[in-house]
Amino acid sequence: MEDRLTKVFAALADPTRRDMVARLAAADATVNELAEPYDVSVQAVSKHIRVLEDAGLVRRSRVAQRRPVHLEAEVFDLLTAWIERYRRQVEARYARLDALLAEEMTTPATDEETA
Amino acid sequence: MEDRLTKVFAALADPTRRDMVARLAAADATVNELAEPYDVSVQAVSKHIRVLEDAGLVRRSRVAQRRPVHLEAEVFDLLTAWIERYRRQVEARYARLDALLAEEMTTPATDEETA
DNA sequence: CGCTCATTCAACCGCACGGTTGAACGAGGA
DNA sequence: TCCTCGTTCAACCGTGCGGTTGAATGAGCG
Repeated sequence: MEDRLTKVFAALADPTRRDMVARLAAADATVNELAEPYDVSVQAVSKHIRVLEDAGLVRRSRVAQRRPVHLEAEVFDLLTAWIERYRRQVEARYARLDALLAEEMTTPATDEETA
Repeated sequence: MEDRLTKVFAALADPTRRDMVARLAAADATVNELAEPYDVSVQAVSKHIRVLEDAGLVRRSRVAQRRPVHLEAEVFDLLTAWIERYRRQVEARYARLDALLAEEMTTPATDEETA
């Protein structure tokens, strides 16, 4: 089985799929409804939904003969968590650098940069 | 020219590249340093860095004959902005739904669901 | 039951991607 | 200057992906 984050990022790497997510954020929709604005076959859209589903971004239920697609909001937490980790790490780095530079200011500047 | 977000998501869809980002969050590194832990050629790693660079995730400078790779923290904002937009939208939907259900409770339940 | 409509499965196609190897390039050090 | 080391360029290869068309599936209605 493949890594979850990989699937999520790969799923969102396609503009059509991102647009679907955008529309599904507003309201659930069926495959045909989703396919309407795009200039591709319904089968292609069905495949896109499958990719989103495998990534856990979306869930397919069943209402009569329709299969409405529902956006699964939890993955956003997964993405945010991944991003925030590194954002914080980088910020911490800059904070340390700032501190170092500030200290440098007070000392006679021993000419040792980028050590 | 291609969409920025597409490039960013595509770049992060590869586990090796995500790992590189993780390591670069801690400290800048050269191509050879980055390549060391992985069981692939240096050229392959150089290609990965190019993809990250094209996505604006990373910047290559030049220090003597080395070309240290530096993580560009701003893209995280781009990603966060994209995610938060839809998270909020979905939350608003649920809030409306909750309100609707709450109202439903107080009225005689006219049996009109999923309208 | 039999038709119909929404959706998915199957097979195929072109292309981009991640990988390789071999050669070129460019900045220092001897 | 010449050699070396770090890195990138170029060409190639197999696989996966987004697209297509055509057929199958499955629920509801007449």
